[in-house]
Amino acid sequence: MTTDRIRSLINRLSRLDAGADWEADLNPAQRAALDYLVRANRFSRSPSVVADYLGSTRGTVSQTLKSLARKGYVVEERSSADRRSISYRVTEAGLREAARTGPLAEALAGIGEPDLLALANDLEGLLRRAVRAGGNKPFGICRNCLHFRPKEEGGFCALLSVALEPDETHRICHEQEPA
Amino acid sequence: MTTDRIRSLINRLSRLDAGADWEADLNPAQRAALDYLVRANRFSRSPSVVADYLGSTRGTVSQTLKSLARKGYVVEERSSADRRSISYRVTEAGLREAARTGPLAEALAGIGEPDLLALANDLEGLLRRAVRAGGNKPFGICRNCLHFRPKEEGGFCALLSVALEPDETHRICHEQEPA
DNA sequence: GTAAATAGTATCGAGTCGATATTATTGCAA
DNA sequence: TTGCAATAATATCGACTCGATACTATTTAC
Repeated sequence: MTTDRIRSLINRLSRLDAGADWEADLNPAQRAALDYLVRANRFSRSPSVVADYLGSTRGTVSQTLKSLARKGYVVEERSSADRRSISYRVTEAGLREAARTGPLAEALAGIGEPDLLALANDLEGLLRRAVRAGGNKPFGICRNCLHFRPKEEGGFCALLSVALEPDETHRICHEQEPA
Repeated sequence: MTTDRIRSLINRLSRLDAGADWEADLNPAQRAALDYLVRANRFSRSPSVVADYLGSTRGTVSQTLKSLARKGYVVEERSSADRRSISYRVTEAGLREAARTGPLAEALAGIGEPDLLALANDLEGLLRRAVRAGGNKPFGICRNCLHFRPKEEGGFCALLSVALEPDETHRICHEQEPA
């Protein structure tokens, strides 16, 4: 069956790529969390949200983020508004670590941009379907959201009623609903 | 960058799919090993080879296979030719367990066969590149190997000098070299 | 016939993971 | 306003992965 083949290919690719993580002092879960934090906006960097994104649990992610913090790749930032919640900010060292590449990145580097874009779109469609099938949240880009209102350079979130920096509108948001 | 996007997509898809493993009593590593064993030929089901395939180590895989054996999904078969080596055979229960599907399989089920084939081929090309970049062995299908000689229903392996059952020629071999 | 290579395992420490329980804090309703 | 349920994060438990290292059998090479 072709579906089995694809499942197996995706898992093997991901597993090969994970091999490179260990060479840094990250394990795959830590790497995945760090990658997410780099791309998430300021409303989406708490343990609960990361757990949701990774399909894991708050308990596990809490530990993972604490170990990233011990290594100096992220720092805790407690909110003054809601003192239960914590937001993790990626440090300079964390950004450097996240930028490391493995065999998968090298393989992708050898492919032309048109093919790359086509593949990205196919995978994105597949992800959308898988997210629906699994009942997960979409976690899309702020700018592609139902509640996004463009405004000069940046934008405005009609759900949270906050102004958005230009940079922020390209980040992942846990509240995102595809437009 | 599109390459980052693809890396992230592949990892997230694989992570979403892994969520379904826990619902069975398998973790992702056990699932990956079981999936491999189902598709591997009789020369390729030892701990060392599985470790090679998964990009892991003999020690880890040894434990993983032992835990699959405890759960009754595989059985040890010691070779009489080389008494150091062990081959793991998947049981009926193991086959049933391996056939379980997750959100990724559901998502794939909703896509037409032509698109599926195109995606499978793209991913296969990517895997080939990643394997080269990472210095891993290709682990291809017996039938597509340099040493494969078709013969009536089945075939013959010119490397190992053995006759191959028809079924065997479609399985993964650790000695495979693309023709 | 000894030495080196090979196949598999045991063990260690750090960490993931699901499950469960616990502590703070916030929000709502009577 | 008090009281209680919901929420955010964490602690803890047991099974397991993972890299690293050390160890045992067995085979192969010189």
